[in-house]
Amino acid sequence: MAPFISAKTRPVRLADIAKAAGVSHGTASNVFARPEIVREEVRERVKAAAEAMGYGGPDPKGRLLRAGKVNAIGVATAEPLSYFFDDPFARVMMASISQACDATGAGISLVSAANNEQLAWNIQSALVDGFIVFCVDGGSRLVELARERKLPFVALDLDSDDDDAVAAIGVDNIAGAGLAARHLTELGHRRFAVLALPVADSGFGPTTREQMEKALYSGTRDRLRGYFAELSRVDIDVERVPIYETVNDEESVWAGLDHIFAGAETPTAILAMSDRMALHALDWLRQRGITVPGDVSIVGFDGVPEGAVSSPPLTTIVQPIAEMGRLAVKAILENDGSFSRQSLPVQLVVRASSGPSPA
Amino acid sequence: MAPFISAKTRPVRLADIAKAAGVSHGTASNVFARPEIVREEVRERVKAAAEAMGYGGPDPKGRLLRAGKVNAIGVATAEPLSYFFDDPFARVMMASISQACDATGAGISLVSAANNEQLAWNIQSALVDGFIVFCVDGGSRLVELARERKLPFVALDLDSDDDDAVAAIGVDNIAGAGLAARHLTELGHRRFAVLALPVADSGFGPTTREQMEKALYSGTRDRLRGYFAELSRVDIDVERVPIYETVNDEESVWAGLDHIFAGAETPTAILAMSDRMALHALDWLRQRGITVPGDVSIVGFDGVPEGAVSSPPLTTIVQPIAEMGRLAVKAILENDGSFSRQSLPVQLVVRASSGPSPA
DNA sequence: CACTTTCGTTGGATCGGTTCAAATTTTGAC
DNA sequence: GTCAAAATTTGAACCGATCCAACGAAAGTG
Repeated sequence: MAPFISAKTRPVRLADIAKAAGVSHGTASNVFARPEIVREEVRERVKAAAEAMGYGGPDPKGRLLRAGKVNAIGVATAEPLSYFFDDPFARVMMASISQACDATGAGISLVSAANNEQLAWNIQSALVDGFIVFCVDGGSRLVELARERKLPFVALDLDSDDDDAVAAIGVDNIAGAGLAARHLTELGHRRFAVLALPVADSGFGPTTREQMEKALYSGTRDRLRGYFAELSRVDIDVERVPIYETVNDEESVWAGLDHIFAGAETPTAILAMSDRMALHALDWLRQRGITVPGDVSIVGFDGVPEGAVSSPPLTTIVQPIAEMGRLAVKAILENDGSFSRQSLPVQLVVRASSGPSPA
Repeated sequence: MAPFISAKTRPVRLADIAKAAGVSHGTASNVFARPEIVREEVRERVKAAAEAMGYGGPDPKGRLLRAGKVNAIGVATAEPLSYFFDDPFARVMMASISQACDATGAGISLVSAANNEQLAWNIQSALVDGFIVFCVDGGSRLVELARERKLPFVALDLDSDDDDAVAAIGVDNIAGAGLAARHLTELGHRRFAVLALPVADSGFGPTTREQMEKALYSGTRDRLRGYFAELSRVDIDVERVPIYETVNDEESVWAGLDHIFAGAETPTAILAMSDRMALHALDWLRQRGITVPGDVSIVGFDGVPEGAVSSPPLTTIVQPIAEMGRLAVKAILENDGSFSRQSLPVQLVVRASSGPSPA
């Protein structure tokens, strides 16, 4: 029999029903928070008053201030909010983060913003007990903002060059990239191309090794270092390996391949810094009638589930995404003030997108 | 030069830095909230004090109480949190909800819980300005809980039988299901089977029309009504159409098909109440060497993107998911206290999973 | 120089609860 | 019936900010 909710009426507060029931607000509070310590008769009276006045239970806004704990962790990214549901890597990561949160009863707040200014505000005003920061593009700014809140936070993906004072969980990108490159060189490939993750905010296009060293996000930088260290080891001239910076979407990957395959000496092996790019590349190659792995081999990075069911299934470097999510949540919730930087192992999973060099 | 965050030290408050800077707390507050009205010299002094004491800016917990608005909407489901990232329908819906939120600068809180008791608590204590309720399994309980909060809320997916006092956005499930069934009867199919969404909390297994009428979730009920109304219209004996209740996952769908195809009279047409089920069914059929649409036709429901790229691509009833998400967010944010029930049109999209009956 | 504006600052009230020591009532024991 | 122990209830303090009426000082006006 609740009356229609009116946007106008001042909401009823605990104090209102306390007065109506003729008890102190302390007792009224107990009725909701610890009903067992209130005498039954009083309890019923207060509950009846609450019901009669359309009281929706103690407002968490009030409780929060006293309790201090929100019981929710914030997940922040500089991408638009829909990134969490669109990007394969983010999705798998979020699924594992949410499992960990579910297990502990914590909620999840998604924090993001269309523009930079709003991002700052959203992080500053997020009601959370800590942040998990997705360090994709724009990572360092995010980390800075999160740190300013003086809340526990963990950066996802290690920034090898960054300040040691930030807790981070990531993988050894250099080693992983090395694994990918070595796999291909062992198959006899000598002509490579690299599809790179975003380096700057500047869009996409061909880039160079020097530019890459300035990448905002160290994962990008480290993966390139890993690739090139391995290629150099077998005397491939890395200065001649084309690198195309994408924004990790179909358009930019396709543009990259257009560019890479327009050259005289087309590659037989493509190193993609994400599975998402690799999967888009697979589509592009199929449309051009270029066979994989007959004409071109490709190795991704991340280990998203889509890679296992693509055609052909994707050879890739799998990150222990589930483990990373679990550890991140644990780091926030059991935060003891200590910083930790954990580097998890990656694994080369060979599927059908890589094969012997046609040469 | 921020010192190490210690979990022990009592966090500094605005009042602390006000004292340190020798100003009133009112002025200190202004330094952060409306810096332009504070004299520069004072402003700098306060900021310096804040910096020196490691103050992380005004705590949103405090601000919240005064401001009243959280600037975040809660999305609630009775499923585990990972549902938002695993389920194709949920993902598309969330992507559109997040776009709408991004546009207005609102955040998103994911609310869910492993068990029922915790669900209640999580909804009661969620810091949000309103709820969007995913009315899949357990919808009515969720709606009840959300309503008790006396916050604006919208149920996603219309419950045709439910109380009119709840705002809801959904599609005409009966009409949509009718479209699916008619498409198949027009192709000459006479032997049908139905893969149903969850009816009760009781797991999966074969079920009956009577059971379905008691479905917790009206979408399930209405889709069956739509199917059967259409089948009856062309004189198919719906009492003989097998219905298998699944929990919308691979295991239960496969078990359902095992059961359905174990019978003497196997169907030539399958009506799946979700694309997710239809896609799992496609896998099962492929593994058995049953061709689609040669031997069996199948029509899904929802219109998730995966359906467009499956093999074969899925004929389905597409819901205007993006539009629903946008409207839901709008209903929460522009809540004027009025209830509205909106029913959006669905569309039959014919792709390659349906063809003429082999008979 | 007295008088009004304007600008900046102050401190109390408020947001909506929880908590706890102290006060009060009830119960139990003798 | 008395008194200590146990069970309830009370009311003040607190959580961390924002808001606003009132006030003091500096600037402008006649």
